[in-house]
Amino acid sequence: MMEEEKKHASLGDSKDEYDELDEETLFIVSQTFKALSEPTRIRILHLISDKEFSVNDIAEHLGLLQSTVSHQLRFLKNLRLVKYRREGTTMYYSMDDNHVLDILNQTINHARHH
Amino acid sequence: MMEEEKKHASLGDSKDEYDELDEETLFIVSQTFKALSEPTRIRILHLISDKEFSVNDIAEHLGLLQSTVSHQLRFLKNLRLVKYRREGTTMYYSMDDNHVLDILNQTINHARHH
DNA sequence: TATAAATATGAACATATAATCATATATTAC
DNA sequence: GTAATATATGATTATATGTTCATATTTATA
Repeated sequence: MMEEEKKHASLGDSKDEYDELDEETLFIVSQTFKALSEPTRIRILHLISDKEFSVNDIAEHLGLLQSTVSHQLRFLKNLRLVKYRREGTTMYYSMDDNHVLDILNQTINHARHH
Repeated sequence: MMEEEKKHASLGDSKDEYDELDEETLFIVSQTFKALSEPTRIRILHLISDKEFSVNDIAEHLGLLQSTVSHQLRFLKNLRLVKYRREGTTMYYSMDDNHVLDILNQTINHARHH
C-alpha cells in the first residue's frame, strides 16, 4: 500500500509534457469505473436504465437480497449515478448520469459483438 | 458470496422483456471496467496512450516499482488492452484497444470539467 | 560460459470489498 | 399509539486485490 514518492514534473517546459492526472481527477475516474466493474451493480444499472424500479422490484428481478440491492444503490447514489423518489414507503430508483449510461451501453455492445 | 438463485425469464413473450445480460457479457464488461477502476492502471494507460514506453520508463515516470508496473501490465495484457514488442531485453508497451482508450479519455474529460 | 540489464513471476501481507444477517428507521393505515 | 410494509444500516465474514520482496527468466555482450 506504500509506493515510492515522486517529484512533480516541473510545469513550465511545455515540450514533451503530457497532461498529468491530478489526484482528484484520478479519484473520480477510478470511482466511476469502479461502479461499473461489479456484476451486481452492472445488472442493477442495466435494469433501471430504461425505467424506474423500486428496491424490492430490483431485488426480485435480479434474484438478489433486498439488503444487497440497498447497499449497492447507496454506492451508486453517492456517486450521483442514480436518483430516487419516494412514494409512500417505496423508493423508486432510476438513472441519473447519461454519460455513464452511455459508456455502459457502449461497452455492453462492444462485449457482445464479441 | 452466495446469492439467491433465480429462474431465467422465459424467452418467448417479448412484451416487457428487456435484454438480459448473459454471464459472459457480464464478465467481459466487468473486467473491462475493473481495468479502469484502479489509479495505478489508469495512470499507466494514460501515460502510454500516446506513445510506447518501456516497463522501467513507466515505473520512473509514475514513481512505481518495476514489479508493480509489470504486474499491472500483465493484467492489462491479459485483457488485450495493451500490446508490446521486444527490443533486446527491453519491452515496449502501448495501447491496443481504442474503444477502451476512448472511454477512458471521455471519462477523464468528464471528471475534469468538474 | 559468465555477467549485466530488463522484465516477469510467486509468495506473503495488508487492505478493500461484496454478501449476509440482524436490526433500525421511516411511512402509511388502522 | 400499534401494526404492517419498504427500505436503510451496522457488523461480520469470506474473498479479491494491490503492493512489496525475493528471485527467476530472458536477452545481449564480453
